[in-house]
Amino acid sequence: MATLTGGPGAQGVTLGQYLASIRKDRGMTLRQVEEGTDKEVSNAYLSQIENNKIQQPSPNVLHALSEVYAIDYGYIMELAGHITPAKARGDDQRHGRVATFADHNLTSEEEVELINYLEYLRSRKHSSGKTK
Amino acid sequence: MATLTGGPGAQGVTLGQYLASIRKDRGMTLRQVEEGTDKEVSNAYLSQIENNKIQQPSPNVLHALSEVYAIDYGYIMELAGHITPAKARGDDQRHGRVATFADHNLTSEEEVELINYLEYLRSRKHSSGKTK
DNA sequence: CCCATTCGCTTAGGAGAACAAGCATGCTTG
DNA sequence: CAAGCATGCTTGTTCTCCTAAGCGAATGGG
Repeated sequence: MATLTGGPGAQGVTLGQYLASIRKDRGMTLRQVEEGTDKEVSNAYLSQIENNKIQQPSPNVLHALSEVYAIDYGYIMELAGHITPAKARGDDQRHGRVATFADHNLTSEEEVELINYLEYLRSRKHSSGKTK
Repeated sequence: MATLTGGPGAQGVTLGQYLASIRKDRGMTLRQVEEGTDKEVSNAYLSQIENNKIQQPSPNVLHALSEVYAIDYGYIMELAGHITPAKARGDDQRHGRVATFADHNLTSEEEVELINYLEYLRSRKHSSGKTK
């Protein structure tokens, strides 16, 4: 758990490497993951992803995998190159809005995903489409 | 503003119709939108989308458009068929977590997008992968 | 030993997104 | 009218995801 899940600073690890190691860590086979995602990700396709044959799996697929493995969605989005490596920033104009989500009665799971998505949003904003 | 932005209940409007009407409402040309998205969406491609030649523009593209037009991301994701038409539900186990996002100092824009994304998450959960 | 199953993996192919280039029309000016 | 430009749209092509089908190797039972 040290090296791989450590930090986003590790520039060397690929999406395939990461996902493969996670799957082995969870003790799952390709076909078990396929079942776990409710057929959203086929075993064959997962194999391609793990061996870096697929350059950018769709957010859909990554989302399904992140839920099966219970890993950070934003992180693998980053590994997949969908977003640029979120650097911590601090000079935007924010506002102190807090109570909004009181109405939403968040599940803990939803809470986690929202936080991940916020990370995703912010990295998008700050990199401003230089990806192409 | 009545018919189109009215409610998600309107089943007849297509993604193309909606986006086209919004663009005209904003008084923008195809190429202006192309510029506005920082070339993320070409004018030719936008034309195809507006004429329903493209069935499912990627979340990337939809996100870019939602920002240029300042419209609801979750709504056009829904129109595009990426998510199922979020029906209000109420028997999940939630918890009263509220304060989490106090640390995040949300921008109003971020707040809006998070809410949209929450909608997206919940519709995904409740439809449980019958999309395929 | 043979059969069945399961594993990871490869390959071929369909499908559809996305773009670049170009066309057709209409509107302004000279 | 002709030249020029902007706008919306069509066409041809490229690229890549993703699936279906299947292969060789490993394992286990009869």
